[in-house]
Amino acid sequence: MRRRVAGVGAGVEMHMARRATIDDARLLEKLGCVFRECGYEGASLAVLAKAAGLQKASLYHRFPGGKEQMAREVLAAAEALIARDILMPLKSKAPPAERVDILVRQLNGFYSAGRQACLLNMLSAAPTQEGPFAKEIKRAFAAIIAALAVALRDAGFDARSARVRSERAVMLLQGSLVLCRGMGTTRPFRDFLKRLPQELLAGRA
Amino acid sequence: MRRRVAGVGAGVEMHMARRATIDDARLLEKLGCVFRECGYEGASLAVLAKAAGLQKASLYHRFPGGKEQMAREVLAAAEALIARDILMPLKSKAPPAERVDILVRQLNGFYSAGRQACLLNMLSAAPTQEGPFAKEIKRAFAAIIAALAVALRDAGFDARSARVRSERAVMLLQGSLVLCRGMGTTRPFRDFLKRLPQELLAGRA
DNA sequence: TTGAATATACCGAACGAACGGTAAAAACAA
DNA sequence: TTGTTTTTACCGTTCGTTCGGTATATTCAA
Repeated sequence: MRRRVAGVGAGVEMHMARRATIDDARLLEKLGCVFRECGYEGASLAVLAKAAGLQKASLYHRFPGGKEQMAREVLAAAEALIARDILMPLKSKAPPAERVDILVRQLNGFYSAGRQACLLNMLSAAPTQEGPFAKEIKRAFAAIIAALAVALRDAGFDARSARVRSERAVMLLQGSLVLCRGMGTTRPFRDFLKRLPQELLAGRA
Repeated sequence: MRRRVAGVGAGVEMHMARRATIDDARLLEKLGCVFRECGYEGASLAVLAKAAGLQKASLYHRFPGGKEQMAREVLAAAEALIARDILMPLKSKAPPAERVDILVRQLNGFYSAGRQACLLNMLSAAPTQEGPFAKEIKRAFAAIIAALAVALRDAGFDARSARVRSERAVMLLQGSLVLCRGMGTTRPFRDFLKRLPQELLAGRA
């Protein structure tokens, strides 16, 4: 009777024998790929099940909350991954240039060099009416922008321009991924990554 | 038995009495709003019909090709609108700064000050596997980037940096709209528009 | 160390609802 | 009339979801 908690926690599963049939993290990753490719509506249970290598009913054993819980847990896992691999390095004590280099490398892996879309984009609804994941998405964007702004402040920018630069970098990231999907190339994303360091750090005090 | 042509043409409907029951352009606009809000999969015939103020079967009378034709014609209409209201002014003889001002104004209207998402983003599929509208979307992006680059060349930039700046502006536009949807605000888009002129023209030769 | 009892992981088959789509007739215009 | 537009009613399919059940572990009493 674990797995009942859909929340972000994911930690409190102690003193429970792991039963390795299909690893949870791997499962979430496979589902995540589908959501990133097709979006929420486009990700049917059929393709989700096929991607997971399970039957639909089996997915419901792991996610009693159904499709929405799947997306929610995928989103939470992505949030955790971002926090660990992107936000933490950004807030480290290393010199800003080095932090940005790490950021570039991590982003490249996270988005498979531009081949994979951003979950936050694919799961977000219209700005007028908020969807089921509005809160999480908003929080994730805010966290990324804030962490990037911290690194930029450490690089010598004042709070205001650090914030502006940070937000612009996230916009460029998202925009490059949109362009990749639209143009059928990964070039925009790769170009973005190449220019990101000077985009962030050029012209600092 | 008009409307058979699903293509981009939309022009060859001469010598046919227009029969104003519900205006075609207005209809396409309403459908377009749905596609921009929900994406292709999310836009069910039920909500499309409701938005159009028609029954499903009535929609099929106008779009024998079904949902795909609806999206295709909406996309073609958007392409035409972009060509007229955005590309043409960008290629005009007016001074670059003025062209950019017009661009800002048109973009603001086109995206309802950030309240409406971009059709090109909402209709594009994964970069790995191309969807039904891949060609049109790619063409639209390329046209916008090219037209913007023309204006930037006229502003004194060399071909290479004009191209880079143009592409970056489109990325910022798309990214700002993604951020608007994700954060539930129109502020990123409005900020983008405010900064767009100097983003485009600052530092020119 | 057994053997029953209990959990866990998975699956085949089916559910009602909603999907995209169609046929035929009513309503309306010319 | 004739032809177009809209509607009501329906089709087959797929949707997300649930049920009943099987196989494999794990637990625990004897």
